[in-house]
Amino acid sequence: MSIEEQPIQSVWTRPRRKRDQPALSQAQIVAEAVRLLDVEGVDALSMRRLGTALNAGATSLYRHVANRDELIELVVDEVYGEITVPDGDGPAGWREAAVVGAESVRAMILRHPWVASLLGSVGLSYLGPNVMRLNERLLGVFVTAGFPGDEAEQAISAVISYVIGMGTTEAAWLTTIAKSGQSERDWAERLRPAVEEAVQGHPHQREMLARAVAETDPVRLRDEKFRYGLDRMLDGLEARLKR
Amino acid sequence: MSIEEQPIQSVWTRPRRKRDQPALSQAQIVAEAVRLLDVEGVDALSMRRLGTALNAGATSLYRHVANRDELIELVVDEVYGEITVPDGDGPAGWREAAVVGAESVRAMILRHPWVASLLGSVGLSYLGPNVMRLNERLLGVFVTAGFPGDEAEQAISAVISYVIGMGTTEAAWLTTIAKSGQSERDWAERLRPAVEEAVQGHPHQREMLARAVAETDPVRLRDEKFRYGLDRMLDGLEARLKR
DNA sequence: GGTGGATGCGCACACTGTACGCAGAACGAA
DNA sequence: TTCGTTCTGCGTACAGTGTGCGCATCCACC
Repeated sequence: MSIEEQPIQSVWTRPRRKRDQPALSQAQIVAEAVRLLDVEGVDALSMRRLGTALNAGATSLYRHVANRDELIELVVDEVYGEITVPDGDGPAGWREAAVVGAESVRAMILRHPWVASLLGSVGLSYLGPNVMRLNERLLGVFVTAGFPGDEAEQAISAVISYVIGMGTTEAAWLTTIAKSGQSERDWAERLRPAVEEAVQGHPHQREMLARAVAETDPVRLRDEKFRYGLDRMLDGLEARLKR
Repeated sequence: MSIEEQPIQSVWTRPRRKRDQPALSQAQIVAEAVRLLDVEGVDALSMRRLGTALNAGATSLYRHVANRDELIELVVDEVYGEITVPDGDGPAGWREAAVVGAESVRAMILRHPWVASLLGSVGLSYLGPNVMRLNERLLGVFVTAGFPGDEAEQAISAVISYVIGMGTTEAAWLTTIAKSGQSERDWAERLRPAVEEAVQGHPHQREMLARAVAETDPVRLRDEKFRYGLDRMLDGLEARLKR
């Protein structure tokens, strides 16, 4: 070994005591996985890439995570932790709380569109601590609003299912756009010929397309669409509550 | 070449004219892919396995399908084709049609739980012929019900989003159960300790769990839960229609 | 100084999607 | 009949995947 290759002996170069600051931890791994997923998408998440992103070998991760499936469960619960729901005390406050909570869920999905493709395969996501916390909070809101215990759960499932369904569709759309590297409007423009061909023989959708072409702000359109369905669901729940 | 290895010359042994009946076709490939997905789940779908299931090499499939992603788009549209929606003519017939349609979608998802994990990644599924047909049909129902043209689309999205969201959750649950090889009840039983541990410190969910334990028929429970949210959504839409 | 447990890593295995180029069969034209 | 041309299927190959196994290293404690 030449003299240049010998490790420099100094307090500053000596490796840190590992027990104080282990090089890897489950929390770090999960956080880096989320970052990787956000930046590069769901296909880019491999144990090797995640390992090198953490300056570690791929198999080192297995000391902190049982396998890839478990990592994915952790990652899903992690982003659920970003959701906030207000208390919703006060009269009719439940509805405002539901709106804020629903939009918080949607915002999370749009920030992390890859969750949409994982929700259908992660079976026990509701056991994660963050999901438990979210559910408990929502149950509190709906119970104090006056929903009987067994119905509160159904009501929450209804709202959350709607949000997840709409979010899944939006996320799939946004993911394909992101892969193209274009803006949403440019992408829609480029897609137009194919769409116009597809709507041949479908008069209602042809008319819909004609209306859509006049619109120019796809983001506002999606916002309004989301809000419409949410309002209808909450109308239905409110009517039931006043029955 | 020994005499046993020589091909037997006869009308019956002579290979069929290939142009009349190509050994592989896109429709056959897609149908077999659906079968494979139903039986073995989404992880089992690889080009090689699909090829051998069709008595063909893996790369032969690429003559009829551009790549794996395209195959998945085709497969998703294929199962959308199983959905039926009644006409819904007559007074208030739209609501009955919506219920039947929604339950048809849910049944499809429960028959093919793997779609749930694909819906979040297939961006342009709505361009598929079967999805177009379904949308057109639904639009017809809602427009004749009295929804103005631009609102009909939002209303349909609302209902379908709810169904997809609930279906996704159910499918994820059923997929994990299927992987365990147990019945839904046995699985829930085996999961109970973990759930009881998880609900510590979450009083509402603890109470919910206590109620759930008394119940014995998980299938009926899921059916009712689905129907509850669907009814609330349709209530909200109906109120809007009568406004 | 010794011991025991935790941690990271290199290797290996079976498997994946798919690009490439070849072989044979069917067809239209000469 | 014979010659391209086109279509179809396949074998090989390459880069990349999840992960089981065993080794080397380090820390805390006796």
